[in-house]
Amino acid sequence: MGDVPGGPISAKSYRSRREERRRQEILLQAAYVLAEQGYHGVTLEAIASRLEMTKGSLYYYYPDKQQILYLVLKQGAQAALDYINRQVGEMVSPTDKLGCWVDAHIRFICQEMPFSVTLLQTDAILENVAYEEVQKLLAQYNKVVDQILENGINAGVFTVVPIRATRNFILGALNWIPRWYTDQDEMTLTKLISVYRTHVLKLVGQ
Amino acid sequence: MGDVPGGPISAKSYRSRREERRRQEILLQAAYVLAEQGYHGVTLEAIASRLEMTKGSLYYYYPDKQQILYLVLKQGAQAALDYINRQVGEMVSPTDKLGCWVDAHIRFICQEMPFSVTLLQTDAILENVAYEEVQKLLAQYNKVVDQILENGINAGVFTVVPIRATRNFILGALNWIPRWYTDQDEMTLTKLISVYRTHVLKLVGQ
Amino acid sequence: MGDVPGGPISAKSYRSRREERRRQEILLQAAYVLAEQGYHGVTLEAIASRLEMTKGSLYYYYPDKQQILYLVLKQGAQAALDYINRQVGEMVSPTDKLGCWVDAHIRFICQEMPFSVTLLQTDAILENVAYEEVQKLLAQYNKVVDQILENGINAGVFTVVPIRATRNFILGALNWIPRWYTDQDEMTLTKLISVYRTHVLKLVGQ
Amino acid sequence: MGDVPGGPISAKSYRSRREERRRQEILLQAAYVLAEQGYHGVTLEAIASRLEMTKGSLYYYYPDKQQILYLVLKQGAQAALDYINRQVGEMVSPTDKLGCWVDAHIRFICQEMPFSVTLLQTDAILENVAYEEVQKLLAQYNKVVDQILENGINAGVFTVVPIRATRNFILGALNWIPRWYTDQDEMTLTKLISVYRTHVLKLVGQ
DNA sequence: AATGAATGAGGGTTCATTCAT
DNA sequence: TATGAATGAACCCTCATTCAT
Repeated sequence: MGDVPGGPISAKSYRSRREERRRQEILLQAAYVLAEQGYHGVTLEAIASRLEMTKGSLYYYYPDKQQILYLVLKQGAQAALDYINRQVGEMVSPTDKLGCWVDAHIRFICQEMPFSVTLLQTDAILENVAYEEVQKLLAQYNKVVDQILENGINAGVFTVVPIRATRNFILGALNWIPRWYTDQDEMTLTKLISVYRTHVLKLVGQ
Repeated sequence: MGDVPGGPISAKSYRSRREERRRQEILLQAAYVLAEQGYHGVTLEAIASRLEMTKGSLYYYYPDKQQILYLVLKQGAQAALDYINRQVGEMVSPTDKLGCWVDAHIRFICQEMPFSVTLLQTDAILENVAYEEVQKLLAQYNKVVDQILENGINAGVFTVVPIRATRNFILGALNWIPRWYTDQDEMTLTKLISVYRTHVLKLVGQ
Repeated sequence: MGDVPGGPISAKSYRSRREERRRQEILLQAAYVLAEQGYHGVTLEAIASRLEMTKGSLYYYYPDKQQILYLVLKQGAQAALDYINRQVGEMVSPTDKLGCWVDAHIRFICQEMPFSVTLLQTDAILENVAYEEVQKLLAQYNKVVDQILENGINAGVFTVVPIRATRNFILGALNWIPRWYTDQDEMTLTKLISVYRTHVLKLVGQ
Repeated sequence: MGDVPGGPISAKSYRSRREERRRQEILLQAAYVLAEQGYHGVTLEAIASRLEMTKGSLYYYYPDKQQILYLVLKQGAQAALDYINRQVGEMVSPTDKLGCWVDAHIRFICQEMPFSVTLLQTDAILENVAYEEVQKLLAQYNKVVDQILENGINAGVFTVVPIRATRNFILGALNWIPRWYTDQDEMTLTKLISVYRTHVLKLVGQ
């Protein structure tokens, strides 16, 4: 990361790039396991076997299991935040922004599945002190949505109160999707998004 | 069981009633642990310590951990089904029924908290073959909601399609509440229900 | 129940006779379990359930499990000793005595099954210090057989040495029967005994 | 396994050979415990402590206790079969074969003691479905003995019927040896074998 | 005389973690 | 870098034992 193109690549930097890639790969597979088995169901053995390495080897990259899970969750929250900021940022009107966010959020939790687990965690795990940072990111995420709603209200196009309950209402509706919707569903994802977007806009008064 | 009202209570029935109470208490505490730690996070030790007994003693009442969790989930699903049937059954118009259901559902998951865990568990767990019966009950629950929507549509008062996606949209919105709403929230539960009911009704075209 | 007509029977003696019967019944059922499951496979639960009582009740009759097993083993050894003494005692010639013993021994281990377990125990359990007395009885049993052989030798009708090895040879042959012979076998027990008696007599030179 | 004699030993094969040795050592100690405590008396703790390791470590080598016991029993049956086939195979006359088998069988159960436990276990244990294969090997073993007897009968040198009962008679006599004969016995093993061989041959009419 | 209820030690098993190589 | 090997804590479960009733 950050090597100047054209410059000589030292063994050190080569190694660290390779290592960095490996570290990332570990988080990815850990995210898969986390999504499938839930927080308490994650085992290092499961992660390692997906990487075709032994669980002992994981300790070369990370100090312990907790750290791995922490990074997965943090990275998931960061990715979600970046993703919607990028998508929503291009929109201008509150209506477009909100519709765009619905689209982006659903795509994120349905398509970036492993890391979206952060947004969906059931267990009261995020309350763990060690995960403060994750919570801060999620709070930021919420704030982005709140901002969209607020702008719409101020602009007189949305009529909905109170903001927090409404945001959570919508968030719950969207985050519930992975519980019932699968790739094999007769309804396409595009169709689903269209339905959900309509619902959300109707909700805020559009 | 079989006690004549007002009559003397035999030692036998007294004992079995006491045992029944204990068995129920175990399920209750198990439900708390399940709600707090998630399915894979449940330990017999945790359940036992809440009851101030040793984990070995649990085996006097139930054959194994799986059975305990199964009964918690089944009881939760049954309780939810009974509860909304009782509440909603008294309503006549689709609008009243839907509003009443929103109220009942929220009250159930916020006030009967431990057992409402069944409604909130991830499918991955319920897909377990051992839990078929629980799934059937949950499917029945969904059907009750679908029926309300369908009746409203047929009566021309609701305008919303498709039913399944809409039902899940609403269900997700409601089930998300325990993730963010606590007893200490500045918003009262009554106020919350009022907001959510309004949202749901607006959603279906009222 | 069982009161001797004529004499008054105090409550005490009534109780103790009934109790004695119960104690004996416990040993009998324990013997069955011991025969079926082996020493380490015995559980108080298994014994109690055969008696349709709870395992806690066993402690009214015996101080612990070890004591029950000890008594089963001792009683088995004593019964075997009594049985062959009674049977063999009536015979006169060494040949008749030996033949009679073979018959009696086989019948004992095949028909008095539960208590014959003492003679057959596999595990190195009898070496347990607590079971010294059982070992003494078994040694007496062996001595009876040795005596038969010795008498035959002295009388010039048996030609076999050394006595101990020969006795153990025969004992092993007989004690092995329950390992392969069952009630459903095509060969009748009578036929089996006849074959074995012939073998034994041939062995000692008859 | 597959190492070229005299060639270099790769780290891989070195490791796997070491592991193989360890796995075998576990079976050996398990066999000792099995022989001493009986099937139901075996504990992983007992096996592990003989190896100066913790019981958890056993799971690195074998998936569970049942598998360890299965392998001990199977290996014992296979070893016995191989051993007598090798020994007896070199003999020609039925008399020599039978005498040789007696010698080999006794040596096997007295000198290969731990693994000979298979031959001495109660049927009740081997009837376990998981142990079908062990039973097949033991049946093969019996067939080898039966064949020797049959050949002798057909050749007119043995006069003994019926075969199965006779084989079991002899087998019992031999298998009983470990119950009473120890290394410290005043009679040498060689002397014992000589006595038993004579007995067996006398039995079949020689 | 017997039982319901509970306990605690110990057994089988899993798994995060360590460490020499 | 990575692994083989081992550990020990914690988990589920069984069972002999206790004791108030």
